[in-house]
Amino acid sequence: MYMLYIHLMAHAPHKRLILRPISPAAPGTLYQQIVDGVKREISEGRLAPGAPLPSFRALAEELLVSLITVKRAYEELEREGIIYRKQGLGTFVSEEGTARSREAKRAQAASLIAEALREGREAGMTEEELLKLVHRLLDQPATSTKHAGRRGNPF
Amino acid sequence: MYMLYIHLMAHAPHKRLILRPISPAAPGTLYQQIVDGVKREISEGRLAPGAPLPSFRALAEELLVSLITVKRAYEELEREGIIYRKQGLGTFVSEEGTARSREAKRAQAASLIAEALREGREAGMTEEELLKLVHRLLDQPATSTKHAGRRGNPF
DNA sequence: ATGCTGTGTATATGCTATATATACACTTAA
DNA sequence: TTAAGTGTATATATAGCATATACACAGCAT
Repeated sequence: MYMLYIHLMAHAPHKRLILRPISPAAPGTLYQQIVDGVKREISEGRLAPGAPLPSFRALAEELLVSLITVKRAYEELEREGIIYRKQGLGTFVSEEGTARSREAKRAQAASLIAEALREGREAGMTEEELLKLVHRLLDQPATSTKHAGRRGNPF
Repeated sequence: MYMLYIHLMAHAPHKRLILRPISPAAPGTLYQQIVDGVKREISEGRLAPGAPLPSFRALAEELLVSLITVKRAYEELEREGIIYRKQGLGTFVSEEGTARSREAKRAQAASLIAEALREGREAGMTEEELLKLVHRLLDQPATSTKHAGRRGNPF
């Protein structure tokens, strides 16, 4: 399968990557990383409602994972009403996809901040210290201390 | 084993719980929940350096998990230099345990905030909206929208 | 010393989610 | 009709989580 991918790439070598590369070592499962990546593309408008998503095989080849892993990710996105699948045709961004994807991210942001504040308080940080931390991270978004998440199957 | 536990409790029914109850349904693995719980007790000063932690069996009975799960949690805490174990004697908070536990929580708070800001931005939120969200959650810490985490083994 | 009772330790086993390869079914257009 | 694209379904391997059971060490009462 990978050989086929390489062959195809030789014919279209400069196509823009649809999603950032994923890795078993990165936080979160592979399919979860795909879910997050697609949500990012949709939330930021690079995939508009009605637009076709990459096919299972195309995305699997690009991300070097199996077709099934992509399928699983798309199933999750369909469950959230962000995309819909049509057998024989493809997968597309649903009409409310952009709104739902952004809302999901807003909710997650709130959830993460709530947990962060709880952790900070348990560490003995004052309200002022917590706000200072937020401001510091707001100014330097590049220092991406990627959160490790919980629950591990990091093979 | 659980029968024994119930029997013992009948003799000492009002002993304060060492840790809050944990659950397979809660976010994070059981052993991770124990790690977090112990870190909270240490960070907030209820377990001072040198103080003995509950024994494997005592904690296992209280939390209704197996001895091995507690062992695993304590191993993780020892790896972080927060506690140390002495065979035949027990497990104790290390001298630098409080500082390390708090530092771990501060680091996690920073990591979570960084991820939250990233998510919020991807959702299209402005800097002002993000700050407003932080302030709202700072005022209402009770509305604990517990973050679901990543990676799943929720049996 | 001896044995009892507490502590932590080690080995082997069942379960579940993740990720996979392979084969199948549907849609469109040549 | 057939070819080439799409999504779908089944069976399998792996690794982490959680467990029961049996073992080894420390302190203390006898």
